[in-house]
Amino acid sequence: MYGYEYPHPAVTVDCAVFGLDDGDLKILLIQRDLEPFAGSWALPGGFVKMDESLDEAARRELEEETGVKKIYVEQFGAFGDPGRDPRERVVTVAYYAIVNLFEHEVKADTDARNAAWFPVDEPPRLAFDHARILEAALARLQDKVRREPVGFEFLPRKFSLTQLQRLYETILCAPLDKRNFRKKILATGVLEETEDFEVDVAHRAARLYRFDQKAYARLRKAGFVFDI
Amino acid sequence: MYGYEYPHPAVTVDCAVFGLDDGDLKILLIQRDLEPFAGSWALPGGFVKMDESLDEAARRELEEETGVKKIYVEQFGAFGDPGRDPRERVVTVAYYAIVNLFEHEVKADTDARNAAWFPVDEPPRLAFDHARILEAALARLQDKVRREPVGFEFLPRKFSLTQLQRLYETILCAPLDKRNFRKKILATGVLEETEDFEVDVAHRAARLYRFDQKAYARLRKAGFVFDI
DNA sequence: GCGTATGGTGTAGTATATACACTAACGATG
DNA sequence: CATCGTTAGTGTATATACTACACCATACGC
Repeated sequence: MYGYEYPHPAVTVDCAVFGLDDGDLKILLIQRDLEPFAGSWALPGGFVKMDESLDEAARRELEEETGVKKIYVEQFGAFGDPGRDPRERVVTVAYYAIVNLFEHEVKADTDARNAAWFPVDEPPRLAFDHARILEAALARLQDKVRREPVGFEFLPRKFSLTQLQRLYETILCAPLDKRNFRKKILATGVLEETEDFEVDVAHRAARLYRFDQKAYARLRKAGFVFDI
Repeated sequence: MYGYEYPHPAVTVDCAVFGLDDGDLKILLIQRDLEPFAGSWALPGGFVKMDESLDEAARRELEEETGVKKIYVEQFGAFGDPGRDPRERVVTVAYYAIVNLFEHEVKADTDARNAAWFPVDEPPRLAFDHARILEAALARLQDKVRREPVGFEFLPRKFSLTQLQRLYETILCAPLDKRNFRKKILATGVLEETEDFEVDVAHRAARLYRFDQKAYARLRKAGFVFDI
């Protein structure tokens, strides 16, 4: 037992992990194994330990519950309305992450019966206030993807411009003009042309590009702002 | 005494309240009356009560400690590194607010010896990790002020275009062209011309404008994005 | 070799952003 | 009451960025 002079809320972290499956934006959910909401789907997350930072807690819970590890997570808000958890007052710090869905095999683990990807636009009914958190995460993702070159996280290291365009179209829910998109994205200078091409396609193979992290770091220092 | 099976961090809220004093952007600080950091300056804030939301806690603490009330606050992040408070593990949810400095008389109250405005670019040494929180708040304010018409909160209800321009120049730390600024801000359609002019000035009196909230609501519904 | 499917390219027109300088109006001063 | 100092208020030309749009190239399967 741990005692305090004043009541303390519990503090948790929750992660909205987005992945791209062809033309569908998906969200990684776990099926809860414990009460409350046992059997319901929820964002992966859990209690923050006393000796770890919030970011560390987010990464740990994500790995424990879904097997997804070594990814970048970004905090986007805290949710703490009284009553959002039936057990006790819980304040949750919410994170989002972007992964290449095919590079992360998900597996249920601690506290979870199951882990799976769902389309963001038709998720199952979610536990707690996770529907609201997911909504906020999605809004934040759309903002982020336009202003910083993070979309590449969804794709394999080498990708075609068409893949990249589909990605933006999917996340922003808007069609983009092929020629204008290519002009714009190449003009930013953050893409490096490789000598590789698509293979095993029943049409002309597309050239593959990769994100040039060093070039982006240089540009950013010079005051450049990514904006698609 | 309140007991829990697992240890719980304390949860606090902290507020970075910005005000504009002529050409200086200022931050509202309190001088702590209690340990730890008694005598140090800090962002106003305090513990979240069990029956109030995070937003409510922020507004309550602000009023209790500084007398500033009825203002809009916006959450911008949670800070919870172990060790940021010497007493116990404390996770703080941070808010920022924008006020017209002349309309809010500040007075020290509960837990504070004193409350005062400081220039954001040369604040005193701050308690806890509040310097880092202030830095994050400032970055957020700069982002916000460009993308949403919140700058008006700094000014009296009726203001001149020059006042508004100075405001943007101060917050963005960049000079703006007078004619282009006026064209751009008027073109947004969120300003309403009044029949009033400056008084008691030793030069031609400037026309006063006011923020047209209804017009902005209409425009936003139509997909308009404010962008200065 | 022909059909099918995607890759890859350029230009003209329009809208937006920038740079820039003078007259108007008011109070203060002598 | 003439002059000075100070800020208000205005327009245009140029450069830059955005938009819309159509055709040939190349790979594979049959």
